[in-house]
Amino acid sequence: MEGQMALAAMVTRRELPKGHLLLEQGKVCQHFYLLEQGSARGYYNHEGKDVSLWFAFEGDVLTSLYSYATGKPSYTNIELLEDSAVIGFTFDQLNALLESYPEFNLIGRLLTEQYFIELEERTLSFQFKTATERYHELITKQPQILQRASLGHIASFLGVSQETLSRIRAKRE
Amino acid sequence: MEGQMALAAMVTRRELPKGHLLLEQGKVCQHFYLLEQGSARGYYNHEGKDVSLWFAFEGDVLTSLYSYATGKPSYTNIELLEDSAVIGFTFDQLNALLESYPEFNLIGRLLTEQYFIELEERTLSFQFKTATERYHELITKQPQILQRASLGHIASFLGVSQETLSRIRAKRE
DNA sequence: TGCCGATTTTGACAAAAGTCAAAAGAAATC
DNA sequence: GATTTCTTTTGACTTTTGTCAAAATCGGCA
Repeated sequence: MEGQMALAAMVTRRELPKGHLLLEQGKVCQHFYLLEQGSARGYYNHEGKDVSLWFAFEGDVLTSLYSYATGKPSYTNIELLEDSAVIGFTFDQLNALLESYPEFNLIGRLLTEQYFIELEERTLSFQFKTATERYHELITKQPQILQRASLGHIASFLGVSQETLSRIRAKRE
Repeated sequence: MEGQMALAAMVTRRELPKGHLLLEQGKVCQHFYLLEQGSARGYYNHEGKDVSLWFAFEGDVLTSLYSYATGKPSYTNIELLEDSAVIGFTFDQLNALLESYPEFNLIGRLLTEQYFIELEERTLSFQFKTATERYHELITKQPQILQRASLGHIASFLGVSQETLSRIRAKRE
């Protein structure tokens, strides 16, 4: 009960416009956000090119686990793809909570495990599937992305050029 | 102190030959192993082809985090690349330990975070680096793998055919 | 409605990587 | 030390994907 009160007191809710950057590359991430309404993506700037790393929708968590775990500057940007509402709290608040209520480490562990498993599947598909197979997998598993993100974003997410994705799509939907 | 005693009592040490499978695809993983001496790799069987997922050396942990977290059958095999010695304990023992001593969840969380970060870097390199770049990155960051694993294993780890890796290597070491 | 800017598609060509097959080189076994 | 087996390299060719450039399409918005 006390744990719940402590959590409720530190939470803030914000409504933010499409295009807003919740986190910028090179800065140390200080927040966890829960995406209440809208959509977002994480992306990396590689030699001037914009490479999407993940997409997030209602109910997903937005943060840089890397930056949180290491305390180093994030190499990802987090951008809102639509006008959105987020619920946020700071790492300092979270760490204080973890210290006072160590049982939250269990949640942290389970959440991280979940992230890991999803990423593992993604890595596997890069390792031995063609771009076409990855695209069709995406249609099946995460159709939201197709509807809510642009072709360019999706192409870089799949690791192919925009033109190639356009041709894959043209062949047979 | 009690925690240490509990841990010490459940640990077993085993010496196993090269080629031994610590975990087989399709079976539910039941163990954590610490690799004391030797080397190992995780691999996946994809349409008859053998795809390496990771390599491990002295001091590394061998397990299927996926199988542990979900309770589902593992899709990876774990194979010893050399005669090796491992220290092992079961998931049941670990879970009992986590229940009795919840502070171990902190270690679990940190370990998983570490895994995640390494995998994230690997995924990034698939997403926007060429095979040649990935190979040179491997030379720099994990030279052990080059020395202790076969070309075929390394090729599938990098996501290229064996012939392509051989040609990359021929160009300029 | 009509224009502007952004996104997506298409074409032509170049580069990267895969496949199949054979040869060369190492390593293990007798 | 010869033979067998496994690993690595090389060659010829095909397929996949990337790049650059131009055309087509889509979406707001004046």
